[in-house]
Amino acid sequence: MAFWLFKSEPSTWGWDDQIAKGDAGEEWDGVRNYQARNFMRQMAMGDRGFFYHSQKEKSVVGIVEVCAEAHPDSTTEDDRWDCVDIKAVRRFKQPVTLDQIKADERLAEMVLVKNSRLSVQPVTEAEWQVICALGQTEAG
DNA sequence: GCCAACGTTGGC
DNA sequence: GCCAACGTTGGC
Repeated sequence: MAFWLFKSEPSTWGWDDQIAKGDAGEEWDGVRNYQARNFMRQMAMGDRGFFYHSQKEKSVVGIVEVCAEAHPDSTTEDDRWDCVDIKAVRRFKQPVTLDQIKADERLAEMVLVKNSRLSVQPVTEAEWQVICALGQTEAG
């Protein structure tokens, strides 16, 4: 199983919207970046991801699970763009802020720190464990 | 609200 | 195939 991070502006699509979709999940559509798309193509059913709120909040707020592998993005006719579906798994007891992540030397190599603009990113298992611990939330 | 960083587009 | 111009993102 692999680990990922999905970034969204909460005003466009936030954690509460994701929760509202329940176990049916929702397309992670609208990605128009090849790197991000390629990561989504690598995802498998059951992979876990962090849900990150960009802009004002700048925090990891919860855990999601990939519930459909890459398929054409329904929001465009352009067949270059694929996306996966994700569903909410659990909310962090304590959101983990970008400041916390930057302050933690164990997280210094995170893509979130190194390439803040990439909206879908891989996360290592070590980073996964650290952030779940900071979020006071079970990693599994 | 600004600006730096980065990705994409299009002209050559 | 290169590179300048442009648009977008996201942190500050």
